[in-house]
Amino acid sequence: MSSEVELRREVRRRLEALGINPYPHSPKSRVVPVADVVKNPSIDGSVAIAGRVVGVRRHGGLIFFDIVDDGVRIQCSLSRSESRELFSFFDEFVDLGDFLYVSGTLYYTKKGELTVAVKDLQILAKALRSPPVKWGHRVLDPEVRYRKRYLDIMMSPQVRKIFEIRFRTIEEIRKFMWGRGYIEVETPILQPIYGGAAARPFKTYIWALDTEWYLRISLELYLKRFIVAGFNKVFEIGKNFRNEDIDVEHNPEFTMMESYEAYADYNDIMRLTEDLISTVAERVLGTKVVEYPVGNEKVRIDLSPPYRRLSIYDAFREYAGIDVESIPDDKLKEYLDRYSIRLVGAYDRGRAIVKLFDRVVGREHLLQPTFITDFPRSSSPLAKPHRSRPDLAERFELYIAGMELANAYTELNDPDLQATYFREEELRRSLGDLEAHPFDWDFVEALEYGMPPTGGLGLGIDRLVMVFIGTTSIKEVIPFPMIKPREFEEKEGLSG
RNA sequence: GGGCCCGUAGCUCAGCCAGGUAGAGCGGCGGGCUUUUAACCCGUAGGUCCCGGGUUCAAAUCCCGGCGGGCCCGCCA
Repeated sequence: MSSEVELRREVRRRLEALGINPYPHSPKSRVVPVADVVKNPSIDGSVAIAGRVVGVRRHGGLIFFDIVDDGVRIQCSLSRSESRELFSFFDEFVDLGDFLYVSGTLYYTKKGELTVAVKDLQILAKALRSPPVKWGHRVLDPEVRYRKRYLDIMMSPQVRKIFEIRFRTIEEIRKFMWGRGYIEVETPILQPIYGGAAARPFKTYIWALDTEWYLRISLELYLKRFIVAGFNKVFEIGKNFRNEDIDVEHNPEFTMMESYEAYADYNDIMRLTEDLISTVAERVLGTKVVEYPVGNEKVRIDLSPPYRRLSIYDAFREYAGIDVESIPDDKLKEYLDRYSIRLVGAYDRGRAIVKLFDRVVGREHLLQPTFITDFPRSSSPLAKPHRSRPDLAERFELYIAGMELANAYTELNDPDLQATYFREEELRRSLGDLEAHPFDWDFVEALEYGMPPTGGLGLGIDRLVMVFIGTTSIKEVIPFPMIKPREFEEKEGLSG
């Protein structure tokens, strides 16, 4: 068989026959990052670098080739008249995709490009497959991009940039929270009872305990236990797992930052949230103004605080012309019918209002950062009732670019009320609501020991990055998004 | 869960409507070329046309079923 992989295995065998290891343990001498060389080129000085060969241009007695090291490209040249031996070694044994050690001297070509005149080279890792596209050109098939994301990132600086922004964002969130005196903590991913959100969980099995457990759907309940324990400011950045559909805004595992602060309420958390997002945007992107695609247009979104605060009832009045606060239940049910919204289980006014909100207040009204505040109490079993409106909860959701980015409360710390709300949730579950919150006795007991007044925040990191880079697909910002596995085919090249 | 679209060489795609020997560019391989950079020029190899069934003398093409992917809608407080 004369496939590329077989041809390259043959090259590998010829190398080995010459006593050359195609996978040496380290470069023959210390190398410096290409980024440093490019940033600070000392012409006529010698350099030793390493990287992947991503382009070769042969001109008879002269070869130009490009290597990429940690995302940075540099051109190298090899001339037959300089070294016949090196030249023919490269010609015979080096292929696109190989990792090379290169040492030589820097110069500028006629066209003014910084180039390494190669004086020595070593194969650091032989590639058996060549890259699917030329470097700098995007892999186009979305299936290949998501299944083999390493190729997508390897060949496309724009894609690499997305993930640099993602991970810089996480870094800057940490720095911001540390700077505010928060301690970063860890809580269990495997839990005997899930909670903290309305969602269906993933089940798993703990062999050692012979028990069915769950993957967490939020970080909330364990972080509040830290507040009970006496830590005043805690946060965690981690994966949540929700057994829901996969679409452009949802991946079954996604990254959240949650924070809890004693003696704060949801007003404090609104200020924290807008400070956090605007500061991180400035540090990562160098600007607080981003562009987001809406239809065929790009909309400028200004992340500078303060963000608009709009109660859910005012949002109804302003954007849907509905005075949902004062309409009777039968009228509200008419609206549900009109928008064909079905409530699972018994009718509940608060939940009906929240469902209706998602439908009637269009995304176009929630492009600029907006805190939607004061949700109906019955839709928020972990939030504290509003200080002046018992039918409402002290809760807000932050919308940017039409997406829900954050959810926060003044936390409920009354253990008896929490138990009451959990009982309501259990009732909902018995009526068929698979997303109703399970009763967590251990959490209620923790509250019985006393939790100070607390403000909490949950921030969707993936969606924040979507806003930062201006994409409508969560798959663009998740390195390895969930995709159905392919049946493994024993193909030539994998079997060895 | 419903709808629309896509699956052909390593990559990007044409061919399908109207059935008749499977194509192009890039990449690979061979050759040429000493300042190119998506290098260029000449030559050449390369296919489970996603899988299974059906119709037909004949299927990449038409029909049915399946698999995988994308987008839209529903669901996701």
